[in-house]
Amino acid sequence: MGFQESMKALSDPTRREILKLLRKQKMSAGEICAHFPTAGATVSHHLSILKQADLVRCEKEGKFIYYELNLSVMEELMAWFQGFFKGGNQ
Amino acid sequence: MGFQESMKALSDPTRREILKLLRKQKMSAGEICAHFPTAGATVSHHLSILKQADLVRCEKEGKFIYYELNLSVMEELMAWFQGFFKGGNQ
DNA sequence: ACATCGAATAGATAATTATCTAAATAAAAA
DNA sequence: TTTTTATTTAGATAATTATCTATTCGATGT
Repeated sequence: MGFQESMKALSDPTRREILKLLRKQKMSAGEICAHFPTAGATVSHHLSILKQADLVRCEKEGKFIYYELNLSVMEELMAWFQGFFKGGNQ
Repeated sequence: MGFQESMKALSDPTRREILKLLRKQKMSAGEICAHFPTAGATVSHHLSILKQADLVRCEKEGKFIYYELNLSVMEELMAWFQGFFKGGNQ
């Protein structure tokens, strides 16, 4: 269920925006929240979906929880597109 | 709404499978349906979503409606991923 | 120990989605 | 012209999703 989960995760614009934010640096949940108009709990929910899809990883640092991008899953997704054009995918 | 619509369309496994079928050749709605266990109306619904997202085009030929892949939108999607890695997107 | 701060979880709700059956349309065949 | 075939559309339902507020959890600071 990995690929399907990742595609579903990417199909939401807020979640794509979160991933874009994380390209530059890792950020705490609060910093991420600050970029969106929605309630903190909502962003937290999006983060948990990204985490389940393994698109992000998180680590606790004292009071904060930092999220960072997991590029390797993004690469897998891109590989699917490349395979699509090559006719490769199973 | 083009990009978002396309991503949403791609987030469903049946629809991705339809696109893969269409890589080889254009196919009638009925032929496409034959590859899935779901009701014809359901597949027709998926086709209409793909069409709205401009991922496929269709043309009537007598009794049949043929669907074909629109590669250029797939290319746009792949470009998004490439841009993601380059840090380029908007 | 208690209050505070950052973040997640619980529970509820409204919107969206995938699916079904049945009915409508449109072209072809009889 | 009536019937059959290919496909879509309508209407209904169940499942999933995005969102909210309120509560809980965990760590820090007083």
